[in-house]
Amino acid sequence: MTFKEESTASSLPAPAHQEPLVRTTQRQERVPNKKIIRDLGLKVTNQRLVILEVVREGKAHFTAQDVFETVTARNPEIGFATVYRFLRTLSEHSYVTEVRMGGMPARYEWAAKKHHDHLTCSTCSKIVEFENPEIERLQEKVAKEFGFSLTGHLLELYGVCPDCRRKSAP
Amino acid sequence: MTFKEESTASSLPAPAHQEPLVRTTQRQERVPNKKIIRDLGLKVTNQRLVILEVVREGKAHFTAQDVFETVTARNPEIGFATVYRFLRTLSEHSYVTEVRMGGMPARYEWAAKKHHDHLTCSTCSKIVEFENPEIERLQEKVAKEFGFSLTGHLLELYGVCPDCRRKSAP
DNA sequence: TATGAAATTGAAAGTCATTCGCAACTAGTT
DNA sequence: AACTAGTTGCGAATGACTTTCAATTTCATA
Repeated sequence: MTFKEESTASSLPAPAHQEPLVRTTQRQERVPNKKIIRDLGLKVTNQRLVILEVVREGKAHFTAQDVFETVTARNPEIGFATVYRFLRTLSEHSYVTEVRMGGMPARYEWAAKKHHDHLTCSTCSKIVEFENPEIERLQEKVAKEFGFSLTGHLLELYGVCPDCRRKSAP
Repeated sequence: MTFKEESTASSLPAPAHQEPLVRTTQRQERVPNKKIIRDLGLKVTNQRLVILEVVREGKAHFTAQDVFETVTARNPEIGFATVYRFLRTLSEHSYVTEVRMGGMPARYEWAAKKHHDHLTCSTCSKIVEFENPEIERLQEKVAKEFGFSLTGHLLELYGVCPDCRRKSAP
């Protein structure tokens, strides 16, 4: 079981702005943003680069609004339609995963990480990521039992986190 | 593992209209709609009675729009605000469960049945209900592991149903 | 069974996240 | 540099609810 906790701070940390310069000698640890855009068959525009930077370097879970605000802080010329459009494209091509729940805005996350599900605190909205192969296996089993070929799933657990339990029990 | 399949027919079957008369001798198999409304601390109005009948006797899964259409076919005077309002109240008091997914309208179902999750065909939208205690138990375990007290969960599996698999594989 | 305060209703207006239409604007090929 | 198809920002549109409010109805009490 792996996990990663995350605070609920409202703004995204400012990611480093520059793409690695061609001439630097620093190691290229990951796929460059330009390559991602080209691989999608899209033109490389400044807005898409900025959105990608924010998405990849900001906090793990974000809404389109989060991205829009961070992006416009850097370049006020970018409209939210562009943010929504590009996030949709990214999610259609599995670069980000999109979770839409309730009447709330969709939450996204960069998907280049291992699959996981979420445990959300219904009091403070803190999100804990977890991964449980056993549950995954059982899901496959259920699908098979009904003759379905499983293509995806949504598993979100809701509860009260340790901090909030402590606060509410004096 | 239990299950119940359901067709995707677009309209709700017309439920019998009358409340059991006081004088009939027929067995009272379930909580009367009037009692439900009173238990909620609400006034018994005709619109709430009609909505309850439709919800309890129509098909298992429905949207607010489904209910609104069936209800207005019976009594055109009922507005959709009333339907939405009452469905929300019912769901707040756990008489119906509400699942909101994607940008789609919320789906409801009468909750007086045993807990279950859903396996949905992403091609034809057929819904299969299933219940898997082992998965439930693992969810509790995950929550405990992170110190959360589990209050609820959402588990939806997506796949392609046997019918659709057959059709797509010639 | 009258009465009236409080709850409820329908219609219309308001929200809110997201999407669309389109003229102006670019990236990237030629 | 010119061309052209892909992109963009803006504002308007959409769709699913939600709220507002004046008119109506319920139901405890007289």
